[in-house]
Amino acid sequence: MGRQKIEIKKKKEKKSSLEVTFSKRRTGLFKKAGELCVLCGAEAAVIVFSPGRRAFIFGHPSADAVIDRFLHREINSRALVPAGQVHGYVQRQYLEALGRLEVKREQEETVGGDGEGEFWWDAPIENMGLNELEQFRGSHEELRKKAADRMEEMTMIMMMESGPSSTAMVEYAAPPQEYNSSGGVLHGHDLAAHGVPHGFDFGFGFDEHLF
Amino acid sequence: MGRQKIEIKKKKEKKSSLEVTFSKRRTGLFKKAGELCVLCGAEAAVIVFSPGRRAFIFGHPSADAVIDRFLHREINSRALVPAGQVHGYVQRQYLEALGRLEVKREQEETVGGDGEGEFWWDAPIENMGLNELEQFRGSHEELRKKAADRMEEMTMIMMMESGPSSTAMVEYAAPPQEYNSSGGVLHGHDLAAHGVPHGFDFGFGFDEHLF
DNA sequence: TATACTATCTATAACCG
DNA sequence: TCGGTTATAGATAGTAT
Repeated sequence: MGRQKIEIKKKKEKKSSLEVTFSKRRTGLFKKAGELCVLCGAEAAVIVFSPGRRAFIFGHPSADAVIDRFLHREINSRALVPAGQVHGYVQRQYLEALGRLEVKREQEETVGGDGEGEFWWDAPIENMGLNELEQFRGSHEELRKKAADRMEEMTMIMMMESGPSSTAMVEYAAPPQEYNSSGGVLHGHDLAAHGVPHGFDFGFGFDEHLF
Repeated sequence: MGRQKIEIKKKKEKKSSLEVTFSKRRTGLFKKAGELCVLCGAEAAVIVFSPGRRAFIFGHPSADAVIDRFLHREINSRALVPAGQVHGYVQRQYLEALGRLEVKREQEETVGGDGEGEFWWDAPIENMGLNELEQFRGSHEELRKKAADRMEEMTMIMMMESGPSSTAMVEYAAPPQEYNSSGGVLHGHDLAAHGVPHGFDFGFGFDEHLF
């Protein structure tokens, strides 16, 4: 794609071009996910962590809904299959924490509705800088126009960029406006505030100083 | 893309072409996600539910790891911001269930290692029909070849198709081999068995009889 | 660091088997 | 339902801003 065919084999060498590539490809990935959802009536969530620390989330009808559905499927599946069905530590942890607590289901349908007028892009955008959201709106402008007429199953497409997490809480010294450059839309109420530094860095990062 | 420009505006009209489109685009989406990870050193997870009931998962270094990181980031973020930072019900539920239990972190690094020889594609594939895995292998064949030499940060790319979940457990009547056509690879141990029907259907499905 | 511009490369819709 | 082929729409690497 582009002037030169590129080798998909390793992290790109130069930081600047890596950043540009990451940004472009992440946008493209989210666009593809959105198209898959709208075109095929699917539900999808995409979670992307940049090489540094930032999280970019896409979800339809919402990342939460899809992740929740996934986790519950796995948990319930496991419950039905006592032996040899241990999932990864996420589900294990979740299951252990959950104990035998019955999962409440009534909170699922709060997003429902009949479609029209309930898309996130029609929701009032309040005090959000929302670089990412704006970017998404732009990249999905055509899709938005065409989609507005008939998508009975669509409830909401959510996308957010989580602010950078500090390795402990030490990177608090970073300029606040950098943290405020992101936000999210979810069910009409606030997501985690991005005006504050996040806690843990779980150590998955490769190059802690990229981005 | 293709012979005709397609309108991204609604679920496609014909069931057969919808299925084909879904399958192709899902494959493409996963491929894009994998390229983003390998090329940029990112971590990503993609969860896709078909219009029917099936879940398709992609993750690098694993879906679990990425989802876990995401959930913990949000939870920790929330913990740091007592007011007005309520996240969606997934995190809320997770947090409530977790209570004040300290999250154990030592289980994170079980996937670590130095890369070479630990990719999922090098892991022995046992008794899995694995339509999807095979499909992924195929679509990633070139990437695999090129990637094998130098990806120090790569640990594992995981992809699976979760078996169809029954609305309650009623669709057990479906032919068993259909359930067995999927499987997964994760940390070397089994994922949820796909030879058995899954439990809950969370009611997000649009057309319960598609696919 | 994001966006704009193209030349190229890639994904895929419509077919076909 | 799959997988393969072809023509075309779409994504994007390199570049400049």
